[in-house]
Amino acid sequence: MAGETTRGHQTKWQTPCQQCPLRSLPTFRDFSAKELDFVAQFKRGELSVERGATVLVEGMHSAHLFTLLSGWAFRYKLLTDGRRQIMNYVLPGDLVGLQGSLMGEMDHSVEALTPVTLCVFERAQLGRLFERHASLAYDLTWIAAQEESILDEHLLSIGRRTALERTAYLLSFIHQRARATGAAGGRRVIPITQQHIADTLGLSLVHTNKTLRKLADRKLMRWQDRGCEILDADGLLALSGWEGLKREPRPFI
Amino acid sequence: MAGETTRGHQTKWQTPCQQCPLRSLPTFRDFSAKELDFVAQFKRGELSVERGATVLVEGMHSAHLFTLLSGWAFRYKLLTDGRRQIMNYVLPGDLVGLQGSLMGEMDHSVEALTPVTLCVFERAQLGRLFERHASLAYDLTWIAAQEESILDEHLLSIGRRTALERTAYLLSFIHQRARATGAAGGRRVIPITQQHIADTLGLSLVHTNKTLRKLADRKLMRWQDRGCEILDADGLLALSGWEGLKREPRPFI
DNA sequence: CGGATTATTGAGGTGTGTCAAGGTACGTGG
DNA sequence: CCACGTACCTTGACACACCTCAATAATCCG
Repeated sequence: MAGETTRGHQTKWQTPCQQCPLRSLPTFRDFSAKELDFVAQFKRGELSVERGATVLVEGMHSAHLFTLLSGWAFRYKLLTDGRRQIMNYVLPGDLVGLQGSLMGEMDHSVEALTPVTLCVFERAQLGRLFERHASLAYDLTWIAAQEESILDEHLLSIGRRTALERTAYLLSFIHQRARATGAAGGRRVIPITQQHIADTLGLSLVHTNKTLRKLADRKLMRWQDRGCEILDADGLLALSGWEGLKREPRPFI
Repeated sequence: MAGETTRGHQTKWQTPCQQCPLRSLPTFRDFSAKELDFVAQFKRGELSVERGATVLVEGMHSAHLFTLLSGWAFRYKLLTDGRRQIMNYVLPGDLVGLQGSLMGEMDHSVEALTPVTLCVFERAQLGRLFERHASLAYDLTWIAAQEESILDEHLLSIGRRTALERTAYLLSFIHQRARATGAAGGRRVIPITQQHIADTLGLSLVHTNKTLRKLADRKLMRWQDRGCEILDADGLLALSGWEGLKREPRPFI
């Protein structure tokens, strides 16, 4: 299993949970010793995939769930004719595949935006988690409710905000999330293409480009180095009419 | 407490969980005796509100969560200038207020579409649920993940489906949900206005009206008696390009 | 019966989509 | 190190899906 290469994925042991680099971030809450022990044995290994690789496919029946350890990814759905909707972005500390683990079948796909490392957990042990670790079970529910809350806000954006507001919202949102987890491994730039933004906001690529230009003209952001750099986070937030993310530490697994 | 009237709300005892009318529906899974006992004492009472009443308000800090026992409601968010986005509809058996219970503050509001009765649960007892009833905790997480899955599909609709597809999708979705829970207390008609549809789909009222006319011209539905009657569920489903709801029994609390 | 809400319809405007062409940057292989 | 291919970004012209405004009709409700 260690170091094995399977269909382009590389699996190998690396980070023991006790030294998980995410735990020390102020965004995440602490584990008790008991919780940490359980999570450590819950973790089955790590999975590394390259940029552009698909981690989970809609319709798939996966025996695992994951926490993203490093890199960026995104969740999306497709219509039969190829139209794509990106639902959300996956950053370090985010859980991947919970919906599929609970309901049997994935209802969306996940693709890596950068090289990505994921902690692999075994779905079959979820039952034990609920039986013996109520606090972690609570956290799982919290995480699911939090994702629901984010999707509510996205829905509000796509449904009722203008293209300019929407774009400002999305950039604010991603920027706040990235800042909390240490900004994508050092780069100051959000590693997405304009097509990703378009597919997140329900806009065409061309119109997205022209909308981004307006934001750039206002010195709120600029496009650079295959990604987006935020120049004026407050200005974007004000333009979007969004309240911003809560600052409290959040659970993760 | 019993029979008391508070700010237009009426609270009174009625249905003991042991005789809950929802449990016998094939959509819902069974409780074990132990689960049923817990839920029965978890339930604090019932809340009845009239059509148009607001059950929960965005920003509110509620000490309760609810399961909708009868009637219809909807979840929505507002922008400061009044633009409204409806996120989802709440039907019998649906949990209301979980997000607020977990995260402290409601991030959306809930309003009754018809006269509504809700079972009232005490937020403070959620901890005991997680500690002592792993199966119910699992169900809560399942419910949250299910809602997430629904929001994903809505996002896909608003973001990438045309007005006609979107409308067909929404009507199919509501129709399938209504059918599973016994069609809104007997009425064959979905008790919403065209403004609700518009605010769910991110369309204007006028365009919604014209889109509904196209569906009516194709004999897929008709507007009647302050609501929408589905004439050809399969036709709507095909037009929407949606896969439909899972048929398996689902948990509720 | 009158007021309020909801549905309907037409006219005209615009935000956003589509099509098309070209530019720029990057990665790869020679 | 250059040359080429590919992915991505940019811009303009034009079309249309959808929006706003406005007025009227239907329906419900007290």
